[in-house]
Amino acid sequence: MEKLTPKQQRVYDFIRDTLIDTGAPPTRAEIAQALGFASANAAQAHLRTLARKGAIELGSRRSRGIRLVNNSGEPASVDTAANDDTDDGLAVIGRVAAGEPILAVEHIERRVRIADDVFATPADYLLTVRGDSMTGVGILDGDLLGVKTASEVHNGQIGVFRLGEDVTVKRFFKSDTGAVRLQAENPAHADIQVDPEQDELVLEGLAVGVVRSIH
Amino acid sequence: MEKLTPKQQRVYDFIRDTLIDTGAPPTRAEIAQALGFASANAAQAHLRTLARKGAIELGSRRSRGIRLVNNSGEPASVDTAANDDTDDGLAVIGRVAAGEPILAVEHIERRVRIADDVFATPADYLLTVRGDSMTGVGILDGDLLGVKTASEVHNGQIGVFRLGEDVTVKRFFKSDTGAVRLQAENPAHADIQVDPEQDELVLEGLAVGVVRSIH
DNA sequence: GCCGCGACTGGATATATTTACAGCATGGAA
DNA sequence: TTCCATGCTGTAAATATATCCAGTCGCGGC
Repeated sequence: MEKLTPKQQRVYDFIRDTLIDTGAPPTRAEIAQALGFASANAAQAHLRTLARKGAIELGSRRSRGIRLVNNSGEPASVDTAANDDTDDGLAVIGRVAAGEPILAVEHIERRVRIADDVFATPADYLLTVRGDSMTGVGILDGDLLGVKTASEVHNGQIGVFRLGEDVTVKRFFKSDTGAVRLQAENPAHADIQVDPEQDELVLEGLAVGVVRSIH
Repeated sequence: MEKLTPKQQRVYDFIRDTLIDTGAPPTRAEIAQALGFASANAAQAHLRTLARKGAIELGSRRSRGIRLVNNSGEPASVDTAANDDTDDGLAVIGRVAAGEPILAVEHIERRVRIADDVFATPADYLLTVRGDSMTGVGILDGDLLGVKTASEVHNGQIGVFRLGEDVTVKRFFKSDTGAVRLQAENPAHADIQVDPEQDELVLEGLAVGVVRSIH
């Protein structure tokens, strides 16, 4: 994907935030208003550029026909403040493979009303965990994982990572040599060794909580 | 959530599928076409019904303004006697002294705002888990356990039991002979054998959910 | 029978939304 | 200097959408 300019990144981030907040992509007018443009056409121009660069896909003559193409090179968490509407709870935005990494599509499945103060660190959204690689720390298949977007992760923290096409939950470790190890918390699963120079590793966020419904 | 008719369920499913396929909810016309209606108004009527039943939320005059709410199934309970005061969240119960009712006001440590529909079965209160006897099923020391008061427990269900002076979380099994076994989900812990004739075993409630904050 | 509810058809209308066209300004590259 | 990408304003037209109104049909309860 071609690199985005700061302005274009803000447009992209707003689309993402709107998806999470409202369940649907924004219109040109909504983008213009949010970014302070007087004309919706400014937003239209940005969208064309984003589409040309491969960051999004546009549906022709389709209202709110904007799709995020996976793999935002940057963690995009510059202005998480955009996420503060709170009143309706958290969006469940997809599935995370916590085992053999499975393809994760970014979309909103539903919303769950969990207040900001339930987790020590407020979550920005929830992901449905798939797989059993983190059962050792009580994160089971089907659990909802509270995720807070972040731009950095410290040794030993549990984070949500994107490795190429896959999204996975693992415990993060980085050695002095720069090698990264994504550690599973289940003896049946091997750790994942990553060379940040070679592999495309993106931090999607930090795990801040778990919610499970017992049937 | 009120129960949906088969037709209504098909509409709901289509909304979900469209969300997954295109990244945005469908329009009335798209719903009508997909389900074979000649008029978009048929879809509109269905949407109104779904909204009334709480399955979705509709945005006014907003294109594709459809949000899935939470399909976790069961209607909110009617008899939430334990939920005495304000709907300001669930009470977190701390240490319970021997012989005292678990729901006594003095045991309430704080309140956590978790909506009724977060767990498939709404919880009446939250209990702070002590010990690691249930780590095998992802219930860890320090977790908040959602508990629903109940008068009976079936084989295999996880419940909160009072055994004399102690309150414990275990999986329940009753044999044909009437002997009760409270099973730990951790190899390091032995099961507890109970003779209901002899021992004082009280069911405080059923485990309906888990909430954990990751630091 | 009468009524409410679930499931529709058909048509009309007010908005919402996309998109094209015409410009303007800036800054870097050829 | 000219060309081109970025980043905008403003207006207008063409569509896409939501929503209202007026009916129809069948079914189960009162």
